[in-house]
Amino acid sequence: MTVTETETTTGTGADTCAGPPQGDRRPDGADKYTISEVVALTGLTAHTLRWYERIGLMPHIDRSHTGQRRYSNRDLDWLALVGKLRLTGMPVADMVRYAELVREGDHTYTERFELLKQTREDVLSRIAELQGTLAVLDRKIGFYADAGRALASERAR
Amino acid sequence: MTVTETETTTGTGADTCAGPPQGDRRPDGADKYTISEVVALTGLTAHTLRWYERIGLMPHIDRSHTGQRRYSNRDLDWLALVGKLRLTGMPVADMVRYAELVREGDHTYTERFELLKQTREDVLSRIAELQGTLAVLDRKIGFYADAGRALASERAR
DNA sequence: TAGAACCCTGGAGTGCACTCCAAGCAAGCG
DNA sequence: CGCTTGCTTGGAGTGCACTCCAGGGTTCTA
Repeated sequence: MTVTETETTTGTGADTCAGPPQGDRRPDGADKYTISEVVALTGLTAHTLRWYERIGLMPHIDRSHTGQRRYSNRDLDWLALVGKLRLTGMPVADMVRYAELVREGDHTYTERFELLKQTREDVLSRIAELQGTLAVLDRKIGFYADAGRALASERAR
Repeated sequence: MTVTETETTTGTGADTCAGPPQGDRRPDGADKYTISEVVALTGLTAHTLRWYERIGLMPHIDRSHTGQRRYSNRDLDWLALVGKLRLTGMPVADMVRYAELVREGDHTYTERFELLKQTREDVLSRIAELQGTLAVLDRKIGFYADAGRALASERAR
């Protein structure tokens, strides 16, 4: 059996909870997107897409007969994952590491698994941090609201 | 009445949920910390503390008779808030803006209130984003776990 | 009172994640 | 055919948030 990143393609499993709508996908087999279409679909800039490729964060993208990039649905899936990981604050270098593991094939299975689990832990603690911050903000906002009411009743006198 | 940032000092209100222990505070009135003590208490570097001051993110810190910085409990409170805001991803420039509002006094009350409420909204949506990411990670981790079981049972055969 | 450890300043340097540029090829349209 | 728009490349530039340095003064401990 083969453990690759195909599970997110439209055939194998529903792409549950993929943030923004990001419909407008062409059916698999007819999935050839120019870079500007991917820009529209992902919100990234063309610069960034090319840069991702240069640093090894993207696999080598198909090219048209004249050398222009033609992205596939699978590439879009990968970009969606990268987008998710990016907003956890994961450094690009770590994502490149993960991409390398995927390229290297089956025998990196365990390492990928561990990396994902570690990332999951990181996300959980980030959420906890943010909830701590939320508590501080709420306390402060409550203070300002009280002060506001006091000022208002002062004015009313 | 005066709306300043005194509410977090030890006198006025319990400092609920201030992340790490950060005890080791001296009582108000005897609260004079050298920069290296603040480094130990906050985890920031001395460079960063001086830089915060230069860019206006800190009020002007008291100095000893020879010009060395002497931080107060209130300064530590402010740094704790800054730390919280920092890990929401708020840009330093925005925190400087907030610090300016505090320095400008009462008449910036409403603007500060709005800024805090906006920040609260930002934190909430960041948490939501992270939970979306968590769902993606869990799906992926589930996939890897299944693949792992499949591999294991293959080997068992 | 000597030496180590700490603190001061302005300004330069670093690492990250883009972001842009120039110069040139390619594709579609009137 | 000419024009506009889009895509290509390597390399340079940008903005942010630190991070460090040189060269000097200060404070603590033996």
